[in-house]
Amino acid sequence: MNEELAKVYDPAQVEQKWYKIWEDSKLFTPEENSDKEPFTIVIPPPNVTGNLHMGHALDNAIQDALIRYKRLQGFNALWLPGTDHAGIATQNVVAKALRKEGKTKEDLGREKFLERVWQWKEEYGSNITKQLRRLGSALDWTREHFTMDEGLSKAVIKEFVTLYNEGLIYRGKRLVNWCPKCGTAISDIEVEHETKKGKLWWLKYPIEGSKDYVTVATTRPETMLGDTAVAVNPNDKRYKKLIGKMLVLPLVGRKIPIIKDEFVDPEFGTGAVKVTPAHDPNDFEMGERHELPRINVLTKDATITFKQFEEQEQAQVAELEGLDRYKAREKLVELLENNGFLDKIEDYENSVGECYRCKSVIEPYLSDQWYVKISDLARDAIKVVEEGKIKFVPDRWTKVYINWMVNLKDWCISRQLWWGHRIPAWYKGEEIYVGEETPKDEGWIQDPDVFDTWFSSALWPFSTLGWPEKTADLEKFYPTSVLVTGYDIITFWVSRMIMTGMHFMKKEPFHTVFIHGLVRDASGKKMSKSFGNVIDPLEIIDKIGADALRFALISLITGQGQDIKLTQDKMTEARNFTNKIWNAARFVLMNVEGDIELALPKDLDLADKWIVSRYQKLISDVTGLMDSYDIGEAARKIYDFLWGEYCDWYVEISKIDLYSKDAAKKEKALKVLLYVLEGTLRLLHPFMPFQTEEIWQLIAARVKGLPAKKSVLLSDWPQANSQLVDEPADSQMCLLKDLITKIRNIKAEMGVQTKDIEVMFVAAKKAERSAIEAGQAYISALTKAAKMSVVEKIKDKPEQSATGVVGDIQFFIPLKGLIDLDKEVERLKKEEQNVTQAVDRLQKLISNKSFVAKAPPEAVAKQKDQLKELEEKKKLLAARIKDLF
RNA sequence: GGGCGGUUAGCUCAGUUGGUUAGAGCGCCUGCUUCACACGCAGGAGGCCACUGGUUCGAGUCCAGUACCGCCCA
Repeated sequence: MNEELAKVYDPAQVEQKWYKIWEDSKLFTPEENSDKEPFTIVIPPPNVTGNLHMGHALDNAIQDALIRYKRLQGFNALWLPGTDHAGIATQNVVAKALRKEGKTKEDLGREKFLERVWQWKEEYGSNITKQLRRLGSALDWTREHFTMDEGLSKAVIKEFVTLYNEGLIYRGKRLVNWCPKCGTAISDIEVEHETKKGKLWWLKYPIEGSKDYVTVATTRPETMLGDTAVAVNPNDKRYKKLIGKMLVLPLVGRKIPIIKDEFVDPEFGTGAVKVTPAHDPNDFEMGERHELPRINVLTKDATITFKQFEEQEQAQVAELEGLDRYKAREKLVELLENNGFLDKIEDYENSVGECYRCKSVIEPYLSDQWYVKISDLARDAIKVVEEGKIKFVPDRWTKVYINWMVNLKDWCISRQLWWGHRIPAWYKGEEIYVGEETPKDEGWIQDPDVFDTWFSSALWPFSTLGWPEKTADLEKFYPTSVLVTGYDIITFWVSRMIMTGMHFMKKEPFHTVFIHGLVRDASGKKMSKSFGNVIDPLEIIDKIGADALRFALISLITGQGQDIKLTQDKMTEARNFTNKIWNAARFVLMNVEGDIELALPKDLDLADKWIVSRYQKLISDVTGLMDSYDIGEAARKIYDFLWGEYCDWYVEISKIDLYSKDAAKKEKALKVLLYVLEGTLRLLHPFMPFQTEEIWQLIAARVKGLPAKKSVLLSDWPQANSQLVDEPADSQMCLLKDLITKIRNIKAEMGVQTKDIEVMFVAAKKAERSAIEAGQAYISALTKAAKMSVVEKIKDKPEQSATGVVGDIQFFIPLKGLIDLDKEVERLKKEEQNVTQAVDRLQKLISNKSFVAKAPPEAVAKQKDQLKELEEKKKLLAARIKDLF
């Protein structure tokens, strides 16, 4: 031992140390003048107010793995970082801070408030980027962007003005999804629909000049104040006679007509529905068709207002003015009941729209908003995916995307917020001016609203590269390569980037969209603060290191992109793996003495050839899996190789040579250990950047032939060498491993504690005998066998012995005085039973004529070989049982 | 109502184009402080692959349907 390395891996120092070195040396900045093919990923920009959660950790672990993989493969890799100004979220955070000081944003005024937001951003905006560094993300911080940066702001203005001039943007008075709590309109997809238990109120509307009435059922009785009609289906016989008659709106006294409209479902309620064009999207459309007035009875805070009422209409309901919508509902129902207008109340389930940010119930609200005309943009965005220029991985998301795009409605992009990009539209009386510059002449007032944050992040893949300027970066790195994100924002973000990318750049923003699942807790629930089931990635990093966290997450990724259930067990497993790797490296490094070169030696023994061959297989497997984005399987493959083959078998076998007196053997074994370890570290680096860097540097410091590089990231991705693939070595080792396992199994089952046993092999085939002979040393080292012999046939079978059969090889372990023969017979019988079952199954299969006729010849041959082998085994077992009786 | 996904060991999940006796980790049982690692080593038990049909020489895998769970859209 020449060096003291800690027995247990401690990620804390290693990780902090390396990230600083990487960042300080601008390791993640792509080469300036390079012929290398670029590979680009833009980060889905986290909210500037945000904190790293497990979703980020997964998303970024994947991106980092891809970037580092491509970088090692020799691409000029760029992973571009940045944050999103997150209009509503950020404004709310700052407003909340103000409230603590007893102030509102209105107290400060727009300008002062925005100053406060910027201040806040300066102070806390780097939280999330610091956290991304803790993960080890190979982000090029010299190219960091923020959606409110000058350049990106110019891009958004350009976007709006261009689309406006092309006639793809318009302003209109419509019902929008209004969040009374956030105080802004939101787009259709920002509304979450939730089925809720509610009530259905049946209200009686008197017919003018009659004692009769029409009963309507509604889930929102308070909106009756704004009713301007009652509608029935034209085919509904019950109401045919009433069409055209007038009703008197209860309490209010307003005269409203009974109209006919196909939209009305005769099955719902009584078949007659109240029509409130100002407060329901369907009623709005009906109002358009029948030219009904729109009477708005709610303010922006969702309190009752009578500003559109005639004076006499208010009399009986005046007490509702200024009440919150739900208080008003109670009060109004009470009033209706007291005046005999309430028929009944039923339980009812209906779908309620909620704000995706604050979960308040959305109010359809009549207001002036800006819209993007979607149809043309969507058409191109669908085409590029249908043509395969953009591929979703896994493929099933293609359908989801297209289906959504086909049904897309115009996009409301104005938000009644202060924090965001101010809409470059000015008004003078009825005149509207839209332009990149403020109008020169007097009297113009700018639209107070800002853009939907997604309207700016839609440009992210090219605005961050300099658009609308024609920059070198834009030239070099656009289109980007892959976009990595969760399926929850395909609609919010991915689709919009594709639309703007096709429209402004005339080229798809990325060729692949890699969609992963969401991170859930151990019981499959979404992690959320209100549930209290959030696992903080930073706490985990503190405990087990970023490498272990990343490996846990990545090894849980499946080819189908299922949601990930993150359990404590899985993280412990990954932590244990980091320790296993550390100790394997520690073992190898402890044996390094003097000058040793990193090179594969010439004279390899069986086990050497085997592990080298397995390593080649690993390289091609992992490379193939990475290329098909099956990175979870790639990670699992490396785990299995490193633990299950390298550590469990090769390291143990290598000890024979390492601890021998033969200096040449010693050096040979050490070189193979180093060769395979060093290469595997490079394969593992995309998943565990810190630890692989640490160990790789430790190796580089101790051996010759590793080019001195600042980082393992600057080395090369291993190339599989088909010359080193050794099938015979593989199958011989396979046999030896089986024999060793069987011997260990027998020892354990017979409770043999003896250190030194003797094993006598009987193998009829020459190839098998020579394999055993070649592996004698391995067998005796790994089974603690002191004496071994190999013969073709045996004359005197040792009586007091345990027997094993592997394939058609039989072996005896003489255990004079240690063996309970009854127990041994029982053990052999059990095994014979198992073999008999398999033999029966195979005999049936092979005697099946259609199998032999129709199955491919190699499948038939394989089964036949197997049957032969098992029959032989069965024979040997039966004979031995007979012997012992 | 339309669409998508899931159902495999006690638990959490793999299982690529159909082809040995279906795998891993954890947990469980047995043995081991052996000179890389007890965050470890060796061995073991444990499965009608949700159900019902179909295609096929052959189905965990392909097709149809059913049930339950979850998600998205209306």
